[in-house]
Amino acid sequence: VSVTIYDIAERAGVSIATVSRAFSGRTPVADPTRKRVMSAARDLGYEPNVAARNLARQATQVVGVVVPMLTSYFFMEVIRGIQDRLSEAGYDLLVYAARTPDLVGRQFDRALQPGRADGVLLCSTPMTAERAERLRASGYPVVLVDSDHADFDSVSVDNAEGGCAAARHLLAEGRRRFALILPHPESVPGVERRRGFERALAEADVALDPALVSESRDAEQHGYTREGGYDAMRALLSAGPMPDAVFAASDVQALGALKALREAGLRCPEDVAVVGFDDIRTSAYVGLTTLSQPMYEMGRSGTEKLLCRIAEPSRPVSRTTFSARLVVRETSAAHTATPALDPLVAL
Amino acid sequence: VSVTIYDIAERAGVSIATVSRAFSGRTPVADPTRKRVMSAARDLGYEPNVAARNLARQATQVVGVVVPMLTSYFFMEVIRGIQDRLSEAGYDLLVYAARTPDLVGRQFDRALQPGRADGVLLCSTPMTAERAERLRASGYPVVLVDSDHADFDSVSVDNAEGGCAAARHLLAEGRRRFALILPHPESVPGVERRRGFERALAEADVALDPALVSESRDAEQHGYTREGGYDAMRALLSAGPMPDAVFAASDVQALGALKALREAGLRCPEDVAVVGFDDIRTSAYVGLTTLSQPMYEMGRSGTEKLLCRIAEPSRPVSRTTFSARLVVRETSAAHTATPALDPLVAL
DNA sequence: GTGAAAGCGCTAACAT
DNA sequence: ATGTTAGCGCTTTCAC
Repeated sequence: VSVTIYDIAERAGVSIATVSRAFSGRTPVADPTRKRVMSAARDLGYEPNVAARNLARQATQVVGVVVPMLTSYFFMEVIRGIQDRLSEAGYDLLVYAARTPDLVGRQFDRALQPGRADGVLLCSTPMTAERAERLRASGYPVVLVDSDHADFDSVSVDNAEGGCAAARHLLAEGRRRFALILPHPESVPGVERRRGFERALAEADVALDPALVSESRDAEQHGYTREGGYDAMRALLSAGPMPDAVFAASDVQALGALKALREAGLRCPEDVAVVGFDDIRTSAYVGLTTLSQPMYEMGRSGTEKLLCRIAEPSRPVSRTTFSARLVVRETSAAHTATPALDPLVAL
Repeated sequence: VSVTIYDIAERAGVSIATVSRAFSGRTPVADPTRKRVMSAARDLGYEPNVAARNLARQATQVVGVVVPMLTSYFFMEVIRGIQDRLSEAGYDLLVYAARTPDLVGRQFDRALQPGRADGVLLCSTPMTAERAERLRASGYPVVLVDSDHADFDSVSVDNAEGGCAAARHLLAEGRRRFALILPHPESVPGVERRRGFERALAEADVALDPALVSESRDAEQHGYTREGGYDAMRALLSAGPMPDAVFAASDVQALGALKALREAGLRCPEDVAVVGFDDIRTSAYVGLTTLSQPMYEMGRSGTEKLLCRIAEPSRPVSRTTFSARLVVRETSAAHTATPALDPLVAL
């Protein structure tokens, strides 16, 4: 059906090797020859066959990314960073999104099949010992994004430090009775954010009431949902003592909490301050104080690392940690000079 | 380096053909034989090479999707629908996102290279005559998502009808002085939404003041940005006569407009009603009236169509049009029974 | 049900 | 600079 190098070799009066060279540009070809080849190709509508090239080269110029889900600003930004860097490098992107957590493993396996991609980016995927072992054994180029392991390249954020920063900020604002809205305990970043937060409290000798800690029981999205935050806040409000500050492990949860507070007739930040984590688009819009993660940059630099490892498989493992940056907005800054504005509206 | 069917054929004492059959499962293999093969494969850690399989089968079980950008709730949802359907069918997804509009063509070409994918989904990509011609000639399986062309399978939304619905709703609410916040004129859906809106006004004999029509001049995201909506609203407020309703061609623009209204001390919906288009997540959160598009479903059914066409290239072209569904929320429902709640907060 | 053998379309020594 | 040739690893007739 399709036209091959044989056809165009014949038409241009050269060998197939020359055609191949003319197209891959890896070996010099005399200019007049190249022109003949190219014009023959144009005449016949020839396009190199990628599958054949992949097999012969033993490389695909494709990398895979596996993410636990797609419906999340975080992953979209990470993927955007990845895609941008890849297209600069002439690579293509295979996206493996798991609909359910138990599917992550399957997607993972698929991405790693030989001949599929030259390397893989693993996003927010906790490394089991077994997976780590298999990966190490295969020698397959892999980099971890938003998770961390001694044996693999990675880029991640210092979640504990971020949690610390949230706590210190709230303490500095004079808050003392803290509520925590956490994701599913299976979420490693969630656990670390909590740990950091609690550490800072301990250092300040401020107690945290266990009745004011709410963990998501919902595995869906690991509990990172607006509804989850909303429900958690309502439960906290009705059950426990009254907090004067809420730290949510993610912005979406914080947004849900914000709504619950509003509905309960509480003012933010006057009655209750709220701090989230991520710095999604909407956070700037509603004026949510948060810890900003460099999502795009994480995708980009993770990709950079992967490209390096593909080029040089034996290079030493490199792990990069970004700091989350505290962005103070209206939901926590009691003394800010925007009294007239509805916090949900101020930029 | 890697283990091939030859290795496992030798170990299992069969021919390579049998190994191939055992793995592809397309031809029956005696049960004991299959067991021997599989255990040999396990021992040696064999995994079929995808590149070789692709070349031999002349098919990849991969489809590509080209989108103009990634940072958009719309595309994320569409892609999620695509990915879900594909993974059910055992296909993988190659994502081609263009950073800039002029790159769409390049991504498009790449996705279409022979041996790369078995078919392609084109999202929100206006069909030029030249592209259409090339595509038709190549016979490559393609389906259009969020755009439409007589010669190709497609799924799209009736944007004009949606615009109509917006206008009729606003008219029914007693509004008469309309402002329009539009994207870049290059956006085909934007043009159609406007057309529908104007048609409904004309049918109701209501005039539209040209001074109250704001088109984005920003090519970035085709003008579908919060900032764009914000700036447009401010400009409208300061320059033209005072409107009593705003129709924005997208929810993100509507959100920006909402903020500008707030800052200007105007109440919504009392002073100015606002209607958007898309029904992104935040719209439910802030109570924005909008036209809901079945984004996930569009991705899914577009993929369904593509899978069908791959299976049967000569089937008749099929075009599906979804209707946008009007979702009335607080920003337009003057007489709604939620007076106590801040519209930005009520669900 | 299984084996032999001829590709799939391109690349990369190696030779000239 | 160009041609020859042997793969790359798997699939798929066609016999048996």
